[in-house]
Amino acid sequence: MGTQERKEREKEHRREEILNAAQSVFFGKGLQVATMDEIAQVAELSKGTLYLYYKSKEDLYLAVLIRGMETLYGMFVEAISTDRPTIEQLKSLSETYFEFFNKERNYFRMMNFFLHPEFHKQVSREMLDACSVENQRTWNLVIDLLEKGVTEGILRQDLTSAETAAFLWLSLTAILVRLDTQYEEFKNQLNVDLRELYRKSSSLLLSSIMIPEARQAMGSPLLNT
Amino acid sequence: MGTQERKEREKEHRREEILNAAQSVFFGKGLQVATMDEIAQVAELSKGTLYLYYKSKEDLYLAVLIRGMETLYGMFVEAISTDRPTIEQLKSLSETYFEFFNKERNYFRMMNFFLHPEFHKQVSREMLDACSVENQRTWNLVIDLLEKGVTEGILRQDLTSAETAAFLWLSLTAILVRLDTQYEEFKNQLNVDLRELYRKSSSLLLSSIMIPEARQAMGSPLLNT
DNA sequence: CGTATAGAGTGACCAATAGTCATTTTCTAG
DNA sequence: CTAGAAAATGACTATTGGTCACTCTATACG
Repeated sequence: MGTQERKEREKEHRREEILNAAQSVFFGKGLQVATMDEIAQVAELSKGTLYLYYKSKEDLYLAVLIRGMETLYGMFVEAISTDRPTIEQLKSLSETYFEFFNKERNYFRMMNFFLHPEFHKQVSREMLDACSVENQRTWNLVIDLLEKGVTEGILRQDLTSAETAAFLWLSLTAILVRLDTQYEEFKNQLNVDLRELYRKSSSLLLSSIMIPEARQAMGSPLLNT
Repeated sequence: MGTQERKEREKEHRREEILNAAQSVFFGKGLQVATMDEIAQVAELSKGTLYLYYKSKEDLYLAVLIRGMETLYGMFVEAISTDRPTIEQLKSLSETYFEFFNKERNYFRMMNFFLHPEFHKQVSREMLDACSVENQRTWNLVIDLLEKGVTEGILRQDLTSAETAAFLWLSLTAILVRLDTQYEEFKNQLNVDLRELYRKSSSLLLSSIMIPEARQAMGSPLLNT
């Protein structure tokens, strides 16, 4: 009889429901302010039950975070699943990241919040590994695309593809983080519009890794010698 | 009689002592794990007394952080107080930031940790303002230097000086943050040495904002067309 | 159908800790 | 020396992550 399988499915379903509840609470309040009692209340379960499915509050947080990483990965795959030129695909990735930032702000925040190792203490090995795998997948997408550009001879090789990917990704992420948290401060105190800066920096970064011919061909308004 | 003044001094001294105690505890454990009881114990005072001098744990944290910002500002002033060319001064700033990262790692961490707005809730207006002033001072140092470069005609003007400062600062900080927390991951999973990446990215960034002539004059190994 | 058993679910409870405040101690002016 | 102000105290409260002994439910089996 399929009792075993049905129970398995029900258990998985319960796990999902808890995750949904956790997500709504974490989105609203962040890791710090959210309480397990509230998540339990939203999930219509007792607090003890949450701990039957997830080892800690941080584990739950990471489980939600992995959803976010899957979302971003999906958007990236979508963005480059065209046969446009590599440079256009790179631009598209940058734009897609900005779109992710806007549409999935909560996921974006979680991703950057959990970089702080102070919060890794209560996280299970398995969850961290799952996170790492998901992370790797997205990095590879970017690195492979850059590698393609190198092979096609349109990208410089001052840095390795992995280095370039890291540099691009970290720089753009840093701008978005401040855009999220300090837009007003940058605007008022430094007269810098971080939205503009993201756009300009993208162009600048992409131009700076292209060979001069390709750069001229696309007529970037920045860095055109 | 100078009783009043002496009391004033003693009070200030007490404030300093509490700050020293807080610093040693925060350095060792971070904001989350540190407890006010422990800080009180190190300061050889009761917990209640701490609250006579600082409004909250977060306020104390920010007070320590301001010390860190003063340290960085001092190092920056030192770094550019030469009559070497502007480009050399900019390189020196980048190197000094790396040095700050290495020598004052705890301050560096605090600076980046406290960007998360989740932790601003318990902070007093005064402390945030003091922080903002200190921050502004350092930004201006960088912006003014870039402005000098523009005036001298050795820097491009694709971005305003403030935009360039933001872009440089955010990019380099982002690399250092990962160097601090994910050096091994980047090394093993992406084969990227973040120490190297900082160095290379500095060159790349500086080269990319210079006019071609100046770039050739300094013979950067990167981006030399 | 009735019952024994596994395992899912519960919530009172514990420990830790930020912050408070009534009380005690210390200092100083007169 | 003393009265009153200022400083310091630490027991107390409220909050919350996590635990565990117990209850409830549903399935397998006689």
